[in-house]
Amino acid sequence: MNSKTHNHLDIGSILSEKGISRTNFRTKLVNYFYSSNKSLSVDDILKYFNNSINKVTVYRSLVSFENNGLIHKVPDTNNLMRYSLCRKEECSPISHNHNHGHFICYSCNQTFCLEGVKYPEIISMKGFYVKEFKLTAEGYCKECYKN
Amino acid sequence: MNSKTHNHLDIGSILSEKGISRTNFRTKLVNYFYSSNKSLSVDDILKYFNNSINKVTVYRSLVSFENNGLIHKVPDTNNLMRYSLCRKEECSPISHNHNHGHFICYSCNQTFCLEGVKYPEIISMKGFYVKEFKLTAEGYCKECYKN
DNA sequence: ATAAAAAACGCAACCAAGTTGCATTTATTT
DNA sequence: AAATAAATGCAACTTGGTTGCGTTTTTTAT
Repeated sequence: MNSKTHNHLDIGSILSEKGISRTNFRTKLVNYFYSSNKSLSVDDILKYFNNSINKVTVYRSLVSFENNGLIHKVPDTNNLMRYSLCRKEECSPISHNHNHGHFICYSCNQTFCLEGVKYPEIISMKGFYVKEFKLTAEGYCKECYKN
Repeated sequence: MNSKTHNHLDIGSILSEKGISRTNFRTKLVNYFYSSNKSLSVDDILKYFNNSINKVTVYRSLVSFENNGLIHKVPDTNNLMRYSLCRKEECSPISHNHNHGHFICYSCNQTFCLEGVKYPEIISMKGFYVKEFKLTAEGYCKECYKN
């Protein structure tokens, strides 16, 4: 373990490390991402902060987090902005690597990363210059299926 | 060829066959779908009719067409409503069968059906009750790549 | 062919999600 | 600690789509 490079993983310093301004709200927001460990929509965030924070601030914070490789967009059936933490050193400010499908639950609207489901090889795509794949499955997650 | 069941494929009668009211506008709209032979957004349609038609009418017509198995939604990178004709007896009012991926061009925003790209088998989805798959590829189509 | 019923249309108003400009406050840099 | 840069909040705006309702057109039943 290198004690210099990546030892202090306390959440507060993550912002500074990524080059994001360490404001009161942003610190709490990154904390929320780490503690909830699920994808978050703007609405989730506004509710969590009891609407004490302006939605513009939320939007701008999310864009900043995304640009600095801290979070990434995940698909959502309702076409709203939804973000997940970037994990496993997959992402950087330069490029996000999310080469896996997503599952969206109709009931709880949660988005799950399907790490096991990789994209198909680029086949029978003649005539198309493919830049990006998106694979999403929709249905009910284990938790919601019970009820 | 059975002359009774499906002979008169003139576009005008398609609406009646599907149980959709045969109004002036709807006849022109289904004609536009058949003649352009590509996916259409609400904006495409409004422009085609030089904004002489009310957008509400467009939205309601599209919903009606969809409910009667004439057209189906296709994905769009800009998250707007976009529709394609249902072809090859794939669709009915009861169920739409579009078990294939789609390609969306960044440049012309056109959505293409990738008939050759079927969805992966339901694998490694443990804990998820999958109802629907969506596979989209994005990039540049042949036409736009040239320029 | 026509009257009654049903569906489509257009308008205006509305809604939700997200964006922009600008003045103020808070962080960061030096 | 002062200068600079970035974040915040407010209000106003934009885009894409929806709803209610009175009027017109289409369909159905006679």
